[in-house]
Amino acid sequence: MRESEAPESRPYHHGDLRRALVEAACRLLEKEGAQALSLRAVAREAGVSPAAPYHHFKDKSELLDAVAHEGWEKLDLAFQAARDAHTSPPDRVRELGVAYVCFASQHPDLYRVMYDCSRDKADMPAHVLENEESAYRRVREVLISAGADPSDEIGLELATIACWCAAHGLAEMTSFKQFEPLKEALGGEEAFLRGVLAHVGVFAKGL
Amino acid sequence: MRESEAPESRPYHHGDLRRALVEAACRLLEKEGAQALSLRAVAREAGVSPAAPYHHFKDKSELLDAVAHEGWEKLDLAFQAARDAHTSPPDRVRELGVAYVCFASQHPDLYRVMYDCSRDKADMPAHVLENEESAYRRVREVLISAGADPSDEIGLELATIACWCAAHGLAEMTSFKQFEPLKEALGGEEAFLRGVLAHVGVFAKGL
DNA sequence: TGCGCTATCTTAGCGTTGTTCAAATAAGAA
DNA sequence: TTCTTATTTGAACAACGCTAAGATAGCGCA
Repeated sequence: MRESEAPESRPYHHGDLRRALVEAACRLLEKEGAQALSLRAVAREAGVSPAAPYHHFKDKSELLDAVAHEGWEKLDLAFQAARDAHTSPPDRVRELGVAYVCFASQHPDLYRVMYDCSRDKADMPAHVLENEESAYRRVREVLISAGADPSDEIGLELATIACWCAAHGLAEMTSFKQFEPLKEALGGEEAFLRGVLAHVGVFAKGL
Repeated sequence: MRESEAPESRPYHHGDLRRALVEAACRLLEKEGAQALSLRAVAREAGVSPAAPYHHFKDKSELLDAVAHEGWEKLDLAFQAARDAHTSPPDRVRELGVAYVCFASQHPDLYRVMYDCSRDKADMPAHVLENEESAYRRVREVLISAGADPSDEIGLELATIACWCAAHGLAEMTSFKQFEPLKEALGGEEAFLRGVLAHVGVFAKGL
């Protein structure tokens, strides 16, 4: 007989170890940073042996993929909030960019895992770039509603990619020490981010 | 007495092991990629014991810093060439960006080491951002000669950073598989890069 | 010349990592 | 119950970054 409802009511050895591992990894990521995220440390944090994760993930990289997936979903929430908070299409373009870079600035280690996963495979997660409801498509749609010519498919694609590249570059560079005086002069990081994005065509004028 | 001029005339045990290690690291980087760049592998490639590098570099990261330094100097050469190949200021702005991203595309593993070093310390190498002859200053100068208002210091700074961010983002994303159809439609990677950069304000119109 | 000093390099070893494999364990089906 | 399967463990391997102690080679100075 089971010992009368363990706190988390684990029907199996651990319940859902896969989920527990991803959560432990996220916890570690916030507490200790990205360079402390070893497979063994994650197993330790989840209270399980070093070999246990291999029954749920083929690789360390596959666990990181799952963490990254979690990250993209959180980013998607921020995206939705930014879009819903503004009605004017040009505002929406700008605020989408700001939301993106702010997310990266607030979760630097998570963002690093997210992009390192993509970079290693030269491949973005399908639901980010390809889906109908993907973040990429969302940017594209907002660009159209802000005045971009929907019949110029190639131009539209290039503009969307330019958006994304500028946001990603800024996301990785905004923490550089050299920019701190400028941030202070502008009254905070967000003003700095807005200032930089304003010099990227698509963010500046919606086309 | 010395044994009559050994091939490389090594006055000491190895001659200049520091330099030899950096060169071995660069060789490994091209042959095996960035994830194969362990300290022990570098020592092996240089024909020396695993502990030898520690007399020339405090850390593994300090060796990588030296490799990155080498990379920034190579990039600087490409920058100079791009600037000297064009006379019209707007052309120069554009070609600087293209040269930057092309360099990253041609030496992806080196570029990765270069940026990972900066990212880990949230700090760009001094000679890249701060010096008078730095790449950053070079972009700034070209922006001014292309029509940017030199009295608007903050605006100029923001525009330069926007340049840099877009170039960096594109450099890291240009290898993504999802962009391949678009590259083909445009007739090659360079056309793709130019197309994307054309949607970044500073690259597009020099301001 | 010979002696010591110091920088350089090696050998050996520690603790950690990613990964594999055989054995142990528990859940569900018969 | 017993069999089967999914899950977890424990032990081990190779490779890693790094350290400490000893060997070696070049240099200055008597």
